[in-house]
Amino acid sequence: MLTKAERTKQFILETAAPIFNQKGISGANIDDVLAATKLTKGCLYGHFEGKEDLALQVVDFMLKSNGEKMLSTISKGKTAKAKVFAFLDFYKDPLNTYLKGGCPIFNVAVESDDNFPAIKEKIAGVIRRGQEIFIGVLNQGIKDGELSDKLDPAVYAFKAVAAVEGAVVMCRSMNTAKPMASLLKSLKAELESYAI
Amino acid sequence: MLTKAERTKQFILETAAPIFNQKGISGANIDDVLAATKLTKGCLYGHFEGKEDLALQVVDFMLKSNGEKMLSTISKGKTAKAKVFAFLDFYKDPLNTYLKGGCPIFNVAVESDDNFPAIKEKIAGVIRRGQEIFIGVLNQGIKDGELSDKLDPAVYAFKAVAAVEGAVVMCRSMNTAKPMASLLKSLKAELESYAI
DNA sequence: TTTTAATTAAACTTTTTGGTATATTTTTGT
DNA sequence: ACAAAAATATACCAAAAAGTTTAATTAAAA
Repeated sequence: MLTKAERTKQFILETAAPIFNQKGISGANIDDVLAATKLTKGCLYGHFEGKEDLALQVVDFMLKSNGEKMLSTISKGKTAKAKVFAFLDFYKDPLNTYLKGGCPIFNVAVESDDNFPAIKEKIAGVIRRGQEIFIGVLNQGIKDGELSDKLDPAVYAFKAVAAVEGAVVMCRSMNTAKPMASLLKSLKAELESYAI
Repeated sequence: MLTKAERTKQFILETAAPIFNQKGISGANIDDVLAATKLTKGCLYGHFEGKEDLALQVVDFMLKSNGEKMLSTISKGKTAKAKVFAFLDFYKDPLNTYLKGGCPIFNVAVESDDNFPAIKEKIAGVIRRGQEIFIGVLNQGIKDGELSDKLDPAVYAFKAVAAVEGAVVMCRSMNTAKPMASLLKSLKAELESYAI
């Protein structure tokens, strides 16, 4: 069982995550977190060295949660095609993301780009590992004779992720999930065209 | 000819744009702008009411510049296919965008999402108008017998923009332009498959 | 049931940031 | 050349935000 301190720290991270995801690292402030957690400064500073430390651990927490959710989602698919479809469907409701404020990977990627090199590197790693997994799934599909070897796994993996992530931002801005639905259909059809 | 005041204001907007594009609206501060322009507070506050006003006008400036650049780029293409290819090639060097810090539309879209409703609406308008133009180009191509009517203009337009914008963020984070090159190839091939 | 760890409450300091005021100097348009 | 406009220099103010401190209190593990 977790100690009280560990539970409190976890609670802070969980509560701060949507705040940082929505307001960004620069836009979020300690008082927001204190108000949301109803904890006191003394308590918060007992668990984190300062805002920078908190921001870093919140980012880690968001990336970890996201990764776990993603993995469990695609692992529900048995075939390569099913795994990819499950991945795509993960994005079907961009206005109502499981973590408030859209995809944390992308939000943090945009903000960290020119401002937080350490965090930027972390994001780059997450994207790279995600691509590797995606490519691995497609390669397995080809090996299993499920997909044609005319499919270029690296190209499709990058295209799918870029499109779907870009679509989240566009849909959220325009406040409509409609274009996402047809994008997912199109990406599925594109993969389907390589099915054997 | 522009008056001195107008030129100064323009100069401030031009100088502030990359700062806001890189650091974000929340991350950028007045002193950054003063240091970059080497102007004094008195001067800056003579041209703008405050940070909010400055941020808003900087965003307008970035969107206007971007729109003009985009339009002049695609207008160089004569056929629908050439216009779309010109659009896609606009994104071929994501690490070195004409405005430092990546695509301002996307950067502002992400930050404004949960924080600046007025700016968010502006971005939504820009995206919508961009889609309309893109769809118009494709429809013209179909009408001219250049493209098959099996192509769904709305679907391709959204997919292309989402993919290319998502790719900018991913490439910048990973610090490589390589995946963008193959994405552009893939998107071009996809359009090409509807060519008559 | 202690005693150790965690949390609160509240006051306080420092830093950053946005914004103001004004007298002076420099430009500029006519 | 001159009046008006623009920009500077400098000092200052206020608010927000980050971070510190400490004594008192509460909760949890041994």
